[in-house]
Amino acid sequence: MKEGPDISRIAALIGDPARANMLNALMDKRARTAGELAEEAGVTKQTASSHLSQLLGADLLHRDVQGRHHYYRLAGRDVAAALEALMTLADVGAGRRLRAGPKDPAMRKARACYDHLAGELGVLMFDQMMTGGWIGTKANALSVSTLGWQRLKAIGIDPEHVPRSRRPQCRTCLDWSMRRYHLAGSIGSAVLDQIYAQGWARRDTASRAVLFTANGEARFRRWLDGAGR
Amino acid sequence: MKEGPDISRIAALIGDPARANMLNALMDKRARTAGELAEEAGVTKQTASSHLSQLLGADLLHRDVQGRHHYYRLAGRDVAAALEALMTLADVGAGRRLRAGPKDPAMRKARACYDHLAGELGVLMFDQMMTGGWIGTKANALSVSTLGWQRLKAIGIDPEHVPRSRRPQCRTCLDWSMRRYHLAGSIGSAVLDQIYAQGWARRDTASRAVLFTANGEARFRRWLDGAGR
DNA sequence: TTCATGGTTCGATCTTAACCGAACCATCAG
DNA sequence: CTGATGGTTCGGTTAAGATCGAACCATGAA
Repeated sequence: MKEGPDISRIAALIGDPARANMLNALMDKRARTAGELAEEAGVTKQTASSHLSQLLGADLLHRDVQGRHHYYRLAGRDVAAALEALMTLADVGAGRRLRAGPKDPAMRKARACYDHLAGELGVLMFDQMMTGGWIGTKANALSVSTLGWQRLKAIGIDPEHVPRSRRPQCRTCLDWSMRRYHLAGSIGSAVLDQIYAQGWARRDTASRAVLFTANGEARFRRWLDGAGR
Repeated sequence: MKEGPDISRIAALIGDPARANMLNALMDKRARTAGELAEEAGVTKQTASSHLSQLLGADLLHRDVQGRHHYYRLAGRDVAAALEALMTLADVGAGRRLRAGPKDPAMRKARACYDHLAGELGVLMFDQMMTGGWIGTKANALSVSTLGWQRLKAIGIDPEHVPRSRRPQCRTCLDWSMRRYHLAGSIGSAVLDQIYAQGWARRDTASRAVLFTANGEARFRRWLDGAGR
């Protein structure tokens, strides 16, 4: 009845199952057409169109029009962060009720959290980087150490390639399935890019799951252990 | 249409204006009776009761029954974090629409973000601590430096008094009004406690605003500058 | 015990908004 | 041009849930 931004407006938007499914599908940062999202949500084109225009109006989505295709994607990291925070809550609640649904083990093992790696392997990576001293505070921000850059260069991540925006290089992000932190920020994003580029894993076409190959996972773990080249 | 926790359930809960107002009112970590929350939300007792039982059932709230009073409070930090993330989104959207409502300047200057300080002064504090080297990474976690402890002791925060739980000592939290980071974690919580204890500020009885006295703010800023005791 | 107060439960009303059929608009291929 | 495809707009229907009056239950005071 007083101050603060109007939470309920956007929460209500996310609160509809159809829209929530659409947003969830977009959590991998890729863009989808209206038709794809309609199928994702299990509704007709008309209904989907209505939902999408609402999400667009609330700045939760961006739209790119290419020819007769309309591509929708999340408006930004903030949106992904809010969705992830909600998932954390939903997962706890569901834990008691639906017996910790092992619905999609692949998702819990590794998935894209917008632009960086989450799940068991995401948390593992963050822990290793911390204990291994890849990350430290230089001056006034959590950033990559000399050792860290050395290790990152081994998979092709260069200081020059990391965009010099106001975005922090390293950030932590709370993982809904693990309830522990994993690495976000521009470095987190670059690492996920390289995981794909190195062929260690590929995107699932349908979900946010990051599908590591057996060999890829082994090489990823070796990289984290600092062994080998 | 696939995996992941059911976001929409809890988002829908937060999506009702009455419930959102209740949750917002509880963001200062204090508990309120059902009646107080009913007034806060602008609904009758009956309606409030219905809302509260829903929030309770979804584990967003805890209830303490004392005599004939039922005290409700946020279930935990995760809930506060999710609400804060939603506020960030809502504030951006509202920025264009409602011309950055200076509704409550006191809230933007300083407020309690669950258990720690947010707003302009919260962000200022975090920046000062970072640039001043109060905070650094020791071993595997962002923590307080020797200098930092020295400064914290000056206002009565001792390593022994900070609970040794699994909760990180230092965490960052995205500020919805500033869109920058401020200090959370057990240290952030302890500092806010001391801000009250030192008499630098007092809680607003009605909102989350942290009301600094003129003198209190001056002393707080001096403390951050590291000047004098 | 009786009364007052704080909360919850029940039932009925009423508003909101999700949904789809149908029509319409734009792009692209022939 | 015609036909096909991808999206949006419009209208009417329908289902969900927020709301409150009234009754009910529990605690505490007299």
